[in-house]
Amino acid sequence: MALSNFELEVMQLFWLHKEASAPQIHKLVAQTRDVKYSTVKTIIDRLEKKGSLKRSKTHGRTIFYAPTTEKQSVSVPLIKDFINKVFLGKSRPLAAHILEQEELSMDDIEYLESILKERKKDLKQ
Amino acid sequence: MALSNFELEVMQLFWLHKEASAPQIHKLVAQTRDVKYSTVKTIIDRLEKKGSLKRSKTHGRTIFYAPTTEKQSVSVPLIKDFINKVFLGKSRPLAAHILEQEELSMDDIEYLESILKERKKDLKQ
DNA sequence: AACCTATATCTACACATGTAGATATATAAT
DNA sequence: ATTATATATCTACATGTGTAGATATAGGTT
Repeated sequence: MALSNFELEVMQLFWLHKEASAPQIHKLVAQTRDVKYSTVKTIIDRLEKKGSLKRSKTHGRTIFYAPTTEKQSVSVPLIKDFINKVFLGKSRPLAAHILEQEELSMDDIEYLESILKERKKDLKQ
Repeated sequence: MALSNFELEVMQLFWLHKEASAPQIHKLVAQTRDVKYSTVKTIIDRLEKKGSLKRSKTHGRTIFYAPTTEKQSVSVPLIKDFINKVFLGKSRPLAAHILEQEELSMDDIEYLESILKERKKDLKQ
C-alpha cells in the first residue's frame, strides 16, 4: 500500500532506528516542525494498520514499533514511479541532472565512476 | 503550488505538445487508462486555476491551453523533494541506484561518464 | 494506597484528489 | 433554420491526508 509523505518521513526514522516508540518518534519529528504528539501517533497507527509497522515490544505501557520491510523494498519502486512521473520513464535525464547539479563529493564521484565502468564492462559482453 | 500525480501527468502532455485542447488531452490519456472526458477536464480546470496552464487560443468553442512554465521549473524542485523524502537528502544513493539498476544504453553511460569527468575537473580547481 | 502523568485510544474535521454525472450551449451538419 | 453533437461548465462525492482535541488508564511517584 502506498505511503503518504508524512508516513514515509516517519518510516525513515524507523528504518534509521530499527525500533522506536511513538513518544520517541514525536520528539524526533518535533525537532524540525511543530507537530502534536497525537498527530504523530495517528500516523504511526495508520502505518500499523497498513502493515508497515508492527509492535515489537513494550516498556510499561509504552509500545515500541519496528518496520516490517526493508527500506529498499519501499524506495526502489518509488524511484521507478518518480522516473515515470517526472521523466516519462527515462532514467538518463534524472541521472544527468543529479550528476551535474546535486551535491557530490570527490569520493561520491569516483564511486559513481566505478559503477559506470562496471556497467560498461557488463554491457560489452 | 504543488501538483498532484494526475495533474503532473497532464502537464507532461502539455509540455510535450506545447499547446492542446481538453478533448485532445483526454484522447491521449484515454489511450492508457479508462477515464472520462469530464475527469480530464476537471484536472485541466484545476491546473488553470493553479496558474500552471493558460488559455492560448480557441477554435470554435474549443479552448486550447498552454503551460505557463518550463518543465524544468517544476521537475527540478521535485527532484530535490524526492531526494529529501526518500534518501534523507543524500544524492549519492539515488545516483548509485540509477547507474546500477536502471536501464541505460552504452550511449547513456558514456554521456554520464563525461559529465562526471567534467565535474571532477571542476572540483579539483 | 492514592495520585499524577505520560501514553494510548478514539473521534473529528478541513482540504486535496481522483472520479464522473448532469446540464447548458455554441457551432457543425443537414 | 433546425437539429445534432461536441465541448464547456457546474456540481458532487468517496477516499486519503495532515492535523489535533478529548478522554481513558496503566504504571510510576509519593
